[in-house]
Amino acid sequence: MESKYQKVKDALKEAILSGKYPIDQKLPTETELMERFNVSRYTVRRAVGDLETEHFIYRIQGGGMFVQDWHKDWSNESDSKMIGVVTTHIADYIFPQIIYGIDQVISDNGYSLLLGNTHNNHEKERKSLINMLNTKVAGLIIEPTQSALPNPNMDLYQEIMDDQIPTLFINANYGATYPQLKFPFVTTADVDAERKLIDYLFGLGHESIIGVFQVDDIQGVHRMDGFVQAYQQHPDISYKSNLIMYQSGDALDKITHRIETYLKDEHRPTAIACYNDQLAIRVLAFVKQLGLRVPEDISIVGFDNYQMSEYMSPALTTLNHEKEQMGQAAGKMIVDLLNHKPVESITYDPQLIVRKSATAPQKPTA
Amino acid sequence: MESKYQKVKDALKEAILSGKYPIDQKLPTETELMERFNVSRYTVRRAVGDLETEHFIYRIQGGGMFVQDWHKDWSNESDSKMIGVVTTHIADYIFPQIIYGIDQVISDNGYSLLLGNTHNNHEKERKSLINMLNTKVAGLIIEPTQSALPNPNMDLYQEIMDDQIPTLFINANYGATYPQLKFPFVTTADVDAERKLIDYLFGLGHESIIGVFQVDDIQGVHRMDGFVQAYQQHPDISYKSNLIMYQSGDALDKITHRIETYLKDEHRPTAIACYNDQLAIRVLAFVKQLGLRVPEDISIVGFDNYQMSEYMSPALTTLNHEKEQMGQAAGKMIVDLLNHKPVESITYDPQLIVRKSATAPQKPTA
DNA sequence: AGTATTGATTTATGCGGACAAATATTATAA
DNA sequence: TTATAATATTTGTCCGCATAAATCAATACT
Repeated sequence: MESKYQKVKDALKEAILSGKYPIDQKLPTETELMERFNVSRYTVRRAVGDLETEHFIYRIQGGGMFVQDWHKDWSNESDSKMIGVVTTHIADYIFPQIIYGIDQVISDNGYSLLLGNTHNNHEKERKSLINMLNTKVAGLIIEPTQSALPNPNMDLYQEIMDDQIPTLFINANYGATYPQLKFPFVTTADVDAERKLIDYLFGLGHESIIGVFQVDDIQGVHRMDGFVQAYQQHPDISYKSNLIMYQSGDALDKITHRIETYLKDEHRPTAIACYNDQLAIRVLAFVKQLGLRVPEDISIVGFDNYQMSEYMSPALTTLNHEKEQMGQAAGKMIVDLLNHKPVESITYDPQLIVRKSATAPQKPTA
Repeated sequence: MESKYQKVKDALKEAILSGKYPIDQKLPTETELMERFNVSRYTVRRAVGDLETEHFIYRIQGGGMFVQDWHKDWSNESDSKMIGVVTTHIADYIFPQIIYGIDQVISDNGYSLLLGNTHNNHEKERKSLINMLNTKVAGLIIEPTQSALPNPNMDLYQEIMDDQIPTLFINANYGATYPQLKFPFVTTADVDAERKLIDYLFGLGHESIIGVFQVDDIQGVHRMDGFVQAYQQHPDISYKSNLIMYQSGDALDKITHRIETYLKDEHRPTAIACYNDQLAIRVLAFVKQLGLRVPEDISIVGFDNYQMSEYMSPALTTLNHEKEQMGQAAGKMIVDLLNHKPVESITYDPQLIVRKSATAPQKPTA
């Protein structure tokens, strides 16, 4: 005698396989199935529970039961409990904290973290992505490499899309650049924040500011855009702006040399706005070495609120970047994606953190 | 809130994985489990049902429940190209750079990096290790958690040993504490280095020094030993030493409060030797806040040469820690182990890095 | 000594009910 | 018309209970 739950299970499986319920189609509710098969709720749940572990259906609490894409060969890869994280720099700067945030959430959900490092280099990014695809990760979190430049690995991204691997981007919305990639993202409102920061400097009385931005990252471009926008709203002083653009491969002394040139000018700039705190800390050390006092002689501001920034002398005025929180959000998002829950992209608004590295300029720059 | 059946399931899985129930061993009956976990029959059955589908146990009607040979699963053919790295903190301090160094080497050899974070917590270490074993890593690099305390996860280490998974330790030689674990290691000569550092302070004229060390890590204990040894070689002034011990969970203000007490003394200490640069940076900020000048009023030294230490004011005098190089060495070592090449443990000798945070004391401390 | 029977134990299947948590829908207010 | 709040729906977790089927161990019988 075949058991009741077996009968229910077989009937449902048959209906799915025959195409009566197409993929992503909503199945009857548990109550309906109870009546249709004249069994208890336990029996229904036992049947659909089995079907779920066999990947024929997926269930959403409060939502319903749906047909899974059983065409795919889940059998050999579905037990992958790894989330691939591809970043430009795993060791430097803010990314360890983002990774930490991701790890917190996904490890609670039984996943672990497979790391890939691109050194902001497209070739290594390619290697990493191929590796991730080969190890059949359950999901991917990617910080795109040199996101302001055309990406030669688009074929791989397309493949990720085709394979329907749950994926999201950090620090960049690739969907804006490549419309075919409709991945959700977690990012910061870089343009607005930088504009707010420069406005703050204007408010202190600064008029001539050096902006130093890394322009092969989309983040850097955005921050530069914010810098430019702030000046555009003050056409009377916009001629006093100074812009230094660099790329990730450039040596630091190239940048400092250009800064030095600006500072030698008679009407020298009174403030420097840096791409991020990492750069700001180095620029700070450089201008102190030139004999300038910060902030009396020159103000310096950064971006990201790096953990060590408050311990600098003077403590850095900067914009907050919710690194850990951002990582947690990304972790939660990828887990939701894996559970077929709807997700929404998040944009964080950096807040101004006023410390000691920026004050009103001592002498009018007239 | 984790569900009850999850708790039961995890507890049983843990017991099986840890070897408490050997293969083909009979598990407690459902009734026993109901009493032991104080849950209903449904909950027990839900838990063991899951474990059965995950092939951890098999059940015989009327007979009982038994442990499945989960061992076989991974030992047969593991062409896994993943190296598991278990660290105490992935985001903080020096570890990102060590991870970076490891990644450099192993990614060149076609391996990728599976990360585990223990938060210096034995329970999380256990979770991480089990996870690593389940995902069939090809090799393991472990920084032991609270390495100065007895480790309750010794059964898992034993299992790693039994399964002959290529493994090495970072920052600790567990073989010294647990003779049965003959894993190679990469570490630093903490005792000698700290003694050298304190001797350097003696040479500057300091006699009364505060040593602040984290004592649940073996590294911290070693550094404290070096501090003590330095004083032992100068019996005439050894009564002027001041020792503060703390554990990883302690709040910073507890430590700073004790430092403040010492500094209020009439013959107050003229130098502070900190467990690491991370602590030194915070202590530096604290004593400056007290109105003391560094190094004029008090000298401060750290350990590890954290990347930001040179940008402090004053720049930190410290001991070098070849983080990236150490990571590379660990990476090379694990690759060698995987290729059945002989390896030798490495001990790095930290070099003194003299910067600005330590000078001769202003007034004789007589 | 070997075998059949019996009863206790243990897992398998099944029912009904209760409440929680997430989602969907509808009604309401701005 | 658009948000917001309240309500209903739907799946998730948990309990107690009952019966069936398989196994095990002790006993009685040949």
